[in-house]
Amino acid sequence: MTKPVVTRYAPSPTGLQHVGGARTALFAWAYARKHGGRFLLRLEDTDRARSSDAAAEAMLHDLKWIGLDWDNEGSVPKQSERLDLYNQHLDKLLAAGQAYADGDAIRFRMNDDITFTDAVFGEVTFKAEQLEDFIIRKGETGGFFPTFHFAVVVDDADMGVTHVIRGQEHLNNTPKHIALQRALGFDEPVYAHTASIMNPDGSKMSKRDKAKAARKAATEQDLETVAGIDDAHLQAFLGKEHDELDVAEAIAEALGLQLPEINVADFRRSGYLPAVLCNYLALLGWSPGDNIERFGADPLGFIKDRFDLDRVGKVNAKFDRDKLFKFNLEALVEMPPEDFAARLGKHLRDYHPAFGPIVENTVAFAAFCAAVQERSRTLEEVAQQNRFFVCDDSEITYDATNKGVKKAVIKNEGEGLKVLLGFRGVLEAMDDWTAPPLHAAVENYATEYGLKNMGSVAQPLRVALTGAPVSPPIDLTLQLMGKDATLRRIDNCLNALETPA
RNA sequence: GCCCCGUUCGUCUAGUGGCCUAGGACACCGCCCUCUCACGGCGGCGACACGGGUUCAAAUCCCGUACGGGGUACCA
Repeated sequence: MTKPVVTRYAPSPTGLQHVGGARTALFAWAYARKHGGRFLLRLEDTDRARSSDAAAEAMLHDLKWIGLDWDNEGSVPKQSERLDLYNQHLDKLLAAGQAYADGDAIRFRMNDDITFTDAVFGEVTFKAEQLEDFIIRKGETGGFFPTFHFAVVVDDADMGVTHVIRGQEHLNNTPKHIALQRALGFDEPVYAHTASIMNPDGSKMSKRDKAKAARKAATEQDLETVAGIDDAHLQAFLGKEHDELDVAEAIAEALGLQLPEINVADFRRSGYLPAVLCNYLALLGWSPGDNIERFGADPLGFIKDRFDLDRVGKVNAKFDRDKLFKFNLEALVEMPPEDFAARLGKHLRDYHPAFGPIVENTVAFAAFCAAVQERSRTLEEVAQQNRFFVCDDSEITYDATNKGVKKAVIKNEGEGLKVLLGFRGVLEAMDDWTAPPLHAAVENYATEYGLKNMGSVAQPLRVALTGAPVSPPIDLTLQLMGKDATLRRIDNCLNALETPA
């Protein structure tokens, strides 16, 4: 009988949950679930200066959001609270002469060659002469805390972890951990290291990317002050003296810049579905084979059933935003309308209060969802593409030099404007302001006046309502816009563009 | 520098010695559909890093080179 599988995810609560870590967690979760084992969480907060409870809470929230669950919910261990446990084992090593004081720190003796078989990378050997004695307990300035290397080994053993799935940056640390396990008489878990997630330019995707992007933009645009940020603090940021996130965000806000998405929370804000994010992340480094890429309506369930370590890749993968977009769009399109409405409603309530009048009106929101479900890649795009429904008339501008506007209303001696003027009368006389009669009205008008097709009426209307030639189907757009606003914007459009030269 | 790891279309990948004139997906291009934008359908472009071996046979095994990633912290 083989030992039941126990995996864990052990983040350092020093910031928001990065997608790379989320993928590692997903793999560890999937492996445990696939094998009927347990998946545990642990907080590695031995770096006291950078860790915080708020960060820990946010990380757990993000892991839940993508759909993971863990078996030590409510009792997730924190390394900072387990000092006695570490000290016990430390004393054993000291007593056995396998560790020794170096100043006020303590080092562990590395004497032997270490060979182990990684479940992803295969057999790896490190020569003893390459391995130096390393610190397992920090000195006074480190608060006499165990280092990561020591705490991780003690904790994994204490928690009964059988499979350690983690990022490949730890591959070189593994001999240290195995040597410690041998010295302490612990079972050696199976190790599986996963390749990293990279930016499209090949650099490693990291939390510093936000600071870099903000600094670059600020420098290019000679930004000298930012609201809410102390000037000296800003200069220090621009001089690469620190990478503080609130400065980067303030700069982005001031410049209307979109910072790169790297944290789970960023993807939530951008309106991706958590299940799609999991599907995409899993594919970056793992493949179920059989030419399957989309994991269906329940990606977590699929991954849980099919995941295994022997299909995890060794190669760093570049994050392809276009593919994620496509997956998300497909998932959005495939959603049952009521699920889509629920998701979209939450996103709009959370981030776009201007949509309140539509979201809170059941009839209008149903029409809105029907109009937009198939045309946006993310929930955030829905908001951006349909702002014209909820913005003030004054925000709609009519630019006669815009290519699309020209084509719809200016060309052929302002034919589109004439249609607008004529069709305005039809609209004004309408009582039943719903999509079916509006559709019929547009179609009839086009036929009656021998116009090319519905578009000859719809396009000028789009320009009038949105300032551009793009919108959902014209009947739904008109219905959602409402009669008063429609007539008002037609008038505004005619006034703005009809003026003779 | 030293050590560890890796290298299939632009990108993510399938491929575990013959099924490979290398399959899929995203992106891109063309056509169709169409009231715009999307969706959808059909088609196209496009890769085994390089050089040596081993073998009847290599994308698959071995060696070297190049390139990339990671480590070399009282960070994790």
